[in-house]
Amino acid sequence: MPFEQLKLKNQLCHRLYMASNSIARAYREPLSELNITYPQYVVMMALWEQDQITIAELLAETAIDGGAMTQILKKMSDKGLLEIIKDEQDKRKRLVQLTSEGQALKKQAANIPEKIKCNFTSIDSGQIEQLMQLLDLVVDDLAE
Amino acid sequence: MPFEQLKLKNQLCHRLYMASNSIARAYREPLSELNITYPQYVVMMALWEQDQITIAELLAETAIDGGAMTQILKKMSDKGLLEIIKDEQDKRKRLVQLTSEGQALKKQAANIPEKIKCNFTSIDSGQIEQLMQLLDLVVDDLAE
DNA sequence: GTTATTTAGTTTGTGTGCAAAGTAATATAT
DNA sequence: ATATATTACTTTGCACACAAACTAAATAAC
Repeated sequence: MPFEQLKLKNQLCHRLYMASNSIARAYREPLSELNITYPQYVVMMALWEQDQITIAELLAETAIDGGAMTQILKKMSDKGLLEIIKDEQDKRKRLVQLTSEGQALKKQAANIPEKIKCNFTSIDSGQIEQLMQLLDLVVDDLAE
Repeated sequence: MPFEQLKLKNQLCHRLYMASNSIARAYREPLSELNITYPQYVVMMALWEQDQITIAELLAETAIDGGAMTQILKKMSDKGLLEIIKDEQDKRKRLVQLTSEGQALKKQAANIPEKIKCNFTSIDSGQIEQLMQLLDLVVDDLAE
C-alpha cells in the first residue's frame, strides 16, 4: 500500500487546518459584535493580561507574525482601542497601550469563551485540556 | 478570579492558531521544492486519491473555501498540474483532472510526510492519532 | 411554458500569514 | 571613535480565508 501516508485522512496537518479554520469561523460572529477580527482579539487578550508592553513582547505572547502585527496594530489604533507610544529610553522600541475604550471592551468580551464552548457538545473539558497539552507538544516540537 | 477564561494560556483557539501556523510553516520548505503551497498540496493529495472530480467534491474533500479554490485551481492550472474541464452533462459543473505532470508529482511528494514527522521528537504516533481524533470532534462540533 | 428557486462556480474587497528587503536606532568590535 | 553587527520594527508582494454579491445553468413550481 504505497502512498498511504499521502491520504488526507491520515494527515495531522489537514485536521489542524480544518480545526483552526473552523474555530476562527466560529469566533467571527461574536467578535463582529465587538467590531474586531480574531487576530485582533488575540492582541486584546494579550493586552488585557498585560498592558504597556513592547511590540516584541506582544509578538512573543501572541505568536502573530511581525509584518502582520504592524497592520493589525494600525487598524486597532485607528479604531481607538490602543495607542502606540515611542519608548524614550530605546527609540527603536514602541509600547502598546490600551485606551479606556480598549480596556472597557474586556467586559463585553467576557462571555465570548462561554459562547464558543456552547458549540462543543461532544467533547468535554477534560478532553479540551488534553487537546491543548498535545497541541503544546506540536508547537514546541516545531519551534526551531 | 474574573476574566480567567480570557487568558491566552487557557484558550484552545490560540493553541490551534499557533499549531496550525507552525505546521503550515513547516511544510513551506519541502513544498517549495515542488513549487506548490500548502493549500495547493492539499488539493493535490485529494486528487491523487481521486481524480476527475467536480470542484464541489474537491471543496468537500479539502474544506478549502470556494472563493479561494477558484484562485488556487487557476494557479495550479497555469503551472500545468491540472486541467479544468467542463462537464457536458451539467454545464454548471467543472471537472478537475490531473495532468501527467500532476500525477508524476506524487512520487516527489511521497517522502514529505516522513520529513515532517522528523520534527516530532516529543510526541509519538499514538499521541498523534489521539490528537487527530480530538480534532475531528472539534471540527464535527463546529460544523453547523 | 414561463417564473421562481436552487445549484455550481466566480468575482470582489478586506484581513491576515509569511518571506524578504528596507529603515532606524542601539550595541559591539577594534 | 568609527566601522560593523544586531535589534526593533515597517514595507512590499504574494497567497489564502472569508463574506457577500454576482453569473449561468439546471430544477421545481405553477
